[in-house]
Amino acid sequence: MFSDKTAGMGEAYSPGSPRSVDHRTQVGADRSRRTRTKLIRGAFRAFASHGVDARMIDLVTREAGVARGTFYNHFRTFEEVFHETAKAVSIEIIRIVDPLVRQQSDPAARVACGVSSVVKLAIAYPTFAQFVVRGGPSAVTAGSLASEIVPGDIEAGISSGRFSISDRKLALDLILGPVLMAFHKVLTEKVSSSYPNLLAQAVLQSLGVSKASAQKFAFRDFGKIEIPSDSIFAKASS
Amino acid sequence: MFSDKTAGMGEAYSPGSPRSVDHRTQVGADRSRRTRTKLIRGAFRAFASHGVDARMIDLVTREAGVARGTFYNHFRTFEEVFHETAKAVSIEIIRIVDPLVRQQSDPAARVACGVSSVVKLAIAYPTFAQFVVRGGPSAVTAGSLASEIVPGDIEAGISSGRFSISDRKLALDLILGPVLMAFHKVLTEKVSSSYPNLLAQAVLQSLGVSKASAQKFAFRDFGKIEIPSDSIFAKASS
Amino acid sequence: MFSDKTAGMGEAYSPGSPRSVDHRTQVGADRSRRTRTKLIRGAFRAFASHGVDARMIDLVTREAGVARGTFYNHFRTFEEVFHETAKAVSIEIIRIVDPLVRQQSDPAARVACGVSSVVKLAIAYPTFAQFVVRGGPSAVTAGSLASEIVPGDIEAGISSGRFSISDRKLALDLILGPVLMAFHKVLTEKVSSSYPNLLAQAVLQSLGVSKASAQKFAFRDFGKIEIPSDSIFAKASS
Amino acid sequence: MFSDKTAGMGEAYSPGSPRSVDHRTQVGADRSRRTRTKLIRGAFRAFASHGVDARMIDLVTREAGVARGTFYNHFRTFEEVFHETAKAVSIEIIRIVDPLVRQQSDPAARVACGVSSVVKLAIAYPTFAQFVVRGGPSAVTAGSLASEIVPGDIEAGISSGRFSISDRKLALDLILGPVLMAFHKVLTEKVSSSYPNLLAQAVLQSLGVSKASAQKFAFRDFGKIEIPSDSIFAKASS
DNA sequence: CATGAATGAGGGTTCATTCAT
DNA sequence: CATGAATGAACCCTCATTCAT
Repeated sequence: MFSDKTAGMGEAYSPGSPRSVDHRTQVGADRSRRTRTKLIRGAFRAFASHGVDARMIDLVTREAGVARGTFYNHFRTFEEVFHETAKAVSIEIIRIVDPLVRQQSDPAARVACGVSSVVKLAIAYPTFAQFVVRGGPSAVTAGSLASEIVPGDIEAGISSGRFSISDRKLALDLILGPVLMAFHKVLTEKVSSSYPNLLAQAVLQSLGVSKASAQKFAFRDFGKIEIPSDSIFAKASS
Repeated sequence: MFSDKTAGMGEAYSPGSPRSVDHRTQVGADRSRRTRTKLIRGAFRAFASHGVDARMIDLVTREAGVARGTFYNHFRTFEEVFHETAKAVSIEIIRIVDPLVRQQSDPAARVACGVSSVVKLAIAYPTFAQFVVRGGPSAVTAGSLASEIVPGDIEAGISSGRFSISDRKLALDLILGPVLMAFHKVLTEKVSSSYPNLLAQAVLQSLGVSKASAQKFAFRDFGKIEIPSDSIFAKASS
Repeated sequence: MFSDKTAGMGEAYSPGSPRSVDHRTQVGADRSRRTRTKLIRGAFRAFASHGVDARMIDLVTREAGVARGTFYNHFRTFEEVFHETAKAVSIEIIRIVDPLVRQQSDPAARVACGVSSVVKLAIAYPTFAQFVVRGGPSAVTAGSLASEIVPGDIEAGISSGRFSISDRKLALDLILGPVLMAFHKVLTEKVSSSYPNLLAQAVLQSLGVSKASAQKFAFRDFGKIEIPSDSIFAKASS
Repeated sequence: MFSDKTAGMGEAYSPGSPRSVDHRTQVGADRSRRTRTKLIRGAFRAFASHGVDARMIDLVTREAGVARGTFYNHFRTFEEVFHETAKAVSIEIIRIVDPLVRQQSDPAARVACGVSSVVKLAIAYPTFAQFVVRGGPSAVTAGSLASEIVPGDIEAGISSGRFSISDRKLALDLILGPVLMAFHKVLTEKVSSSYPNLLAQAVLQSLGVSKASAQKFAFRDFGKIEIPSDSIFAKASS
C-alpha cells in the first residue's frame, strides 16, 4: 500500500498479473487500482475548481465518488495526492502533445509546437487550465515535462545555434512564464484562434530567434491534437 | 467603516482631518488608521509566509499583533484584506520603481527598467517575491501597475514602432509571465547579478525589439533602487 | 493559557486581582477560570460514567455544557484534562477528609480514619467511586494523597513501632489495593454500615497491628464527614 | 458459530469430533479453531499493550495475524472477545498455579501459595500483569478463579477457624486488592525476591491470621512454577 | 471460512465569527 | 474601537463493520 501504482491516467500499462498470486488477491488489486484512479481524477477536478486548499480531502472523495475513508487506503496526506495528480497531468500532456512534437526536428519548431499545442489544449479543456493556474508554478514545474522534455529542446536549440540565449534556466522561465499567463488569460477572456501561435512566436523571439524565423516556425501546421477518450481531461467518468 | 482608508503603506499623506471633530475623535481615528495599517502589514507577511489560504484571519491578526476581533472592525472578509494588500503592494512597487522609470523616455527603456528593477526588488526582498508567487496571477494583475502603468508603456511602444507586436494583451502576458517565473526562481536558487537585465532583454525581444537594441536598452544603468524605511517590504515593525 | 490555573474545585482561593491589569482583562480571566472549572467538573462526570476512553472530549464538553471548541482554549489533550481532574479529585478528598484525620494523633488511628472515611465518601458519592474505579491505579496514585499524606502516616507508624511491616511501598499497596476493591464493591452491591470500619481494621492488621488494637482503632468515632456544597462531588451545577 | 469453543489456550483437549462428518469438514473445523485461538492470543497481547479501549479490533486482528473480516467469523463484539480472553487467562492461571496449591491442605497455606505464585507469575510474565492492570477489576473478577477457587479457600479458612474474619466478600477484596496493586507495582519498579511472600503474609494477617503464623505460611517452599510452552503467556507465536 | 478494499458513523480539531466588556 | 473567550460549522481522520470474491 502507498506504493507507486499509478502510471498516467489511461491505465495504459498492463501489470502482467503474476500467476503466483491467487485470484482473490488479483481481483482486490484491480479494484484498488481503479479506486486509486478515481481518486486522482477526483483530485484533478477538485484542484481545478477550488484551488489548492488545506482542506480538500472531503472534496476530493466527493468528486471521486468514493467514501471518505477510502482516501486513506491510498494516500496519507493531501500533498501526496496533489503530487501524484500533478505527475499524472504532466504525463497526460506528454501523451497528448508528444506525438505532434516528435514530428518536428528543428528545436525551434518543437518548442513552438509544444507551446502552441499546450495552449490549444488549455483552450479546449478549461479544467486543465484551471488546474495549472490554481496549482501555480508548482503544478507547472512538477513532472518530467518541465524537468526533461522542454530542457532537452532548449539544449538542442542552443547547441545548434538556433537560440542565441545562453542561460538554460532563464530560457525555461521564458517558456513557462508566458504559458502560465496564457492559461490565466484563456480562463478569463476569449482569445483569437491565432493566439497560441502568436504566443509561440513571441516565446521564440525571447529565446533569440529572429522575428521572421519565429513567425515561420510558430505558424507551421502541426496537425490536430487528439485526446484519448480515457483522458483525465475528459469529463468525469465514474 | 470599511471605506477605503488606505493608500500605500507609508502613511505618507494625511487625509485632511475635518476641523469640526474634537481631539478625542481625532485620536481615535488615528489609532484606527494605525491598526488598519498593522493589519495590512500583517496580511502581507501572512500571505508571504503561508500562501493564500481560506483560513488565515488568525494568522493575519497574530502577525499584526492585534486581537482577533479587531479584524472585523476593519474588514469583513478575507478577500477584502487580500485585495487591499495586493493594492498596497502594487502602490508600493510604483512608489519605489517609478522614480527610476520616469527618468527613461523610450518605451523600451521604460519597460526594461521596470522589469529589471522589480526583479531586483524581489531579490532584495524575498518576502515580496513570496507574496507575489503565493498570490499567483491575481497578485500580479491587481493594482494599477498591471492595469495602467505597464499597458501605457506598451501602447507607447507599439505606437512609436519600437515594439512590432500588435496584440496589447499578449504583450502584457509576455511581460508579466516571465516576471512571475523569475520571482519563483529567485526564491529557490541564487541568480547572477545580470539575471534581471538578461530577463529584461528577453522580454523586449519577445515584444519584437531586435536583439541588439534589446540588449542596449536592458543593460542601461537605471540607477539605484531606494526603499523607504517605512515600506511594507521592510522587516516587521509592530 | 494552559498554565496551571486550578487549585481544587471549590474556587476557594482568591487570586488577589492585580490592580495593574485593566478591568476587561480581569473579567476575561474570571470567565476563563469559571469555564475551566466547568470543564474539569465535566471531565469528572464523563470519566465516572464512561471510563477512560480515547474519545472523550466531546463527552467532556457536553457534560460541561460548553462548546466543543472551548475545550482547546483550556487543554491541549485528553491526558491533560484527565491529569488535572485526577489532581482536583485528590485535592478534594484531602479537603474533605483531612479535617477528620488531623484530629487523630496515632498513626494507626489516622490510617483507619482515612481509609474508613474515604470508603464512606465513596458510598455517599458513587460518582466519586466510579471515577476512581474507571481511572484505575492511575487515578488512585495521582495527587499528593498517595504520594505524600498516606506515606507520611506509614512512616510515622513504622517509626513509632505501631506497624510491624518494614517495606513502605508494600504498605502503601496494602492500603490502596483494598480501598480500590472496596470502591468497586460499593458500586455493585449494598454494604453494611460497619463495612468501612471492618475494611480499615483488616488494613491495619495487614500492616502488622494486632487484631485487638486494629479493632479498637478502626471503630473509633471519627466524626461526621462534611461535604462543601461547591464540591466537585456534588451533582452537576452549570 | 459463536458457540463456546475455547477452553484454555493449550488446545489440550480434543472436542470429540463426530464421526459422521467427512474429512474436509474436519479440516475446516480445525482451521477455524486455530484461527479462533490466534484471535484470543492476539486479543491478550493487544489488551496487555494498549489497555481496554473501545476501538481495538484492528489491533487484535493485526496481533493475531489474520485479516480484519475474520474477526467477525468468530466474535460479534469487542466485549465478547474480551470476556473470552479474560476467561482464558483465568483458566490459564489455574492451569499453572493449581498444581502447586493442591499440594497444600491448610487454607492459609493455600491462599499464601496462590497469592505468592500469581505475583511471581506476574513478575516473570509482565504481559500477564499488564493485561490484568489494564483490564482493571473486571479482569480480576472474571473467570472461576475469583468466583470459585479463592472463595472456596476463604470458606474453608473461616470454617476451620484459621481466619478470624467473618465477611466472605470483604475477605475476597482483601486478597484481590493487594494482588492488583502488586501487579501495578511489578510493572513500574523492581521488587525484591521476597516481595511475593511478604505480600502473602500481609494478606493472611488482614484475614486475621496472627503475624507469626502468617509468616510461617507465607514463606513455605511451594515449589517451582512451571509454564507450559503452549501457554498464552509465552511470547507470541503465530 | 479467510481475505482485505470499501464504507461511513462518530469523534477530534481548527478557525472564522460573535459578543460582552 | 480593541479585546479575547466562547462558539459551532466544517473538515480531518480513525476504525468497526460489511461484502464481493
